[in-house]
Amino acid sequence: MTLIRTRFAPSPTGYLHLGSARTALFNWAFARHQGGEFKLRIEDTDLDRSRGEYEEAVLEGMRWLGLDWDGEVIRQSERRERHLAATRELLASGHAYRCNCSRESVEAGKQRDLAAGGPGTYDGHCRDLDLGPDCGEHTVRLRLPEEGLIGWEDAVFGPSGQDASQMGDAIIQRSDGTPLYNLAVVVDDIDMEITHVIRGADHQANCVLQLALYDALGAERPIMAHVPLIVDEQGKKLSKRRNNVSVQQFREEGYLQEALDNWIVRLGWSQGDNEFFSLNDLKHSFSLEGIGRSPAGADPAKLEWLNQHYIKELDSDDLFQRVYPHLEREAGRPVKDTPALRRLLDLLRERSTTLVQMATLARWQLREDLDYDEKAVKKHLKPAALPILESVLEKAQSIPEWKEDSLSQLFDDVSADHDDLKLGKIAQPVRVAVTGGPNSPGIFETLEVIGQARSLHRLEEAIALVQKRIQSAKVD
RNA sequence: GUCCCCAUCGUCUAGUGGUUAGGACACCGGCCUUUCAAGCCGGCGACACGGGUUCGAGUCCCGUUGGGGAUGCCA
Repeated sequence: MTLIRTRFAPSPTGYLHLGSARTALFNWAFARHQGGEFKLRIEDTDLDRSRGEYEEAVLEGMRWLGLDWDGEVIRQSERRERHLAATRELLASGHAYRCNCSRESVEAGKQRDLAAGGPGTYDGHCRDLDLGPDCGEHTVRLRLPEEGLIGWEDAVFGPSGQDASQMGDAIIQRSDGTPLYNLAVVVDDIDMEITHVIRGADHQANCVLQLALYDALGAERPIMAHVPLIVDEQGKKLSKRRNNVSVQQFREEGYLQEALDNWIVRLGWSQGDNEFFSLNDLKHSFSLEGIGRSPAGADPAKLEWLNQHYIKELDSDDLFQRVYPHLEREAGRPVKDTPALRRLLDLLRERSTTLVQMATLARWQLREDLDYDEKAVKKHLKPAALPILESVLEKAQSIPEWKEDSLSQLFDDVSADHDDLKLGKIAQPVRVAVTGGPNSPGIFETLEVIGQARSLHRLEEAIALVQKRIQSAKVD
């Protein structure tokens, strides 16, 4: 039995984006499940658009997603000689021919055919001219059958193909002597012994040409599996221009690698009613049969849900490590790893949809000065709250222990002193006093996290604030 | 224009001739409750349309409509 071998072949013309990431993930998962190899090849033959920094960005995205590849990264540009040799071979065998038609005449021919209702393909002017190397500036074209179906059994779409009469002889080598994508891909896949080509459905049309190339080169055709595209809200193919979808951007926004992998694998692939898939799960159960045939729209809400799910599952150290950069940014300075902070992060898990949000929610712990929420102050720090805050402050100074139990008792005492005031009437003013806002974890837990000294200080400041508000109200 | 592909709740999907068409996200309501969440319970909500085939079609065939992709000396 031959070893299953897949590859991911991105072109380094931008950051790794969602669609590419999913293709990579499918290839990775399939290879891993089959106990095969997963290769990485950078398609950098378009020298104008390829950039070294993008290549590194793609690699970095892959690593972050947890998609490890086998062997060295192969760079297509370094295989130029092999590609040219293949063209020479095709020329020698008569499967390809030189074409010295000018761009203008080719374009004119195309327009003529289009006007006549045809497919607008190359008219084959040089097909049987048997031009030699001295025919001037020329391209090399692949000689395709004139009729008949060029078909294949797609692992996703089933019987597929196109009639040869709809195709023109395609250029495989530019007039400057450099090889073109379709030729390079096929030659590389043959040399790399790729057994399964899993890629976006936008390659379905290329497939016919590439298959013809395999045949012309006398190579065995791999299994082709085309994956439906990921589309945007308008149902259009995700594009780097229109959509903000780079993997690194999701990372910066505080999404977990686990969540992103889980999200994209379920775009166009499913396994019964299961929703949660770790990389490890995929390694054990991914199969091509689970791939659907219709385009999938990416739903950000589902990503958020998954992200929170995985945030909740992280162990304390892992969570701390991953949220740290965001905490630092929020604090504006290095942050100390303390039991109180760990406790807070734990409380924030079920309140955070992203790591960025978690850091934002931890703001009152990360900074000394509070940002008072204007609406909350207006609603909860009003004159009526003054005696309550004073009462809490007074009792808090002599509390036996700054712990949840004692604090709970303290609130009960305050309530009793104020005509059995409802807990909420005490909790909300205190919450705004110590966090600046109307929302936080349970008030006792919040106070515990903040600590006695800081809590007392913030209570005092809030009391001063209320008094000031009363004063200015009188003046007005 | 030409070729190719797709079509189940708003979204992701299960479904492989016989189901009250299932699940998840979102949404709505309730419970819980010191806020926000989380959690639990419940609700809304789909087979694009028209023909066939069949005792019986979401499932098979044809057409229509709608959407998408490809039509490069880009990858």
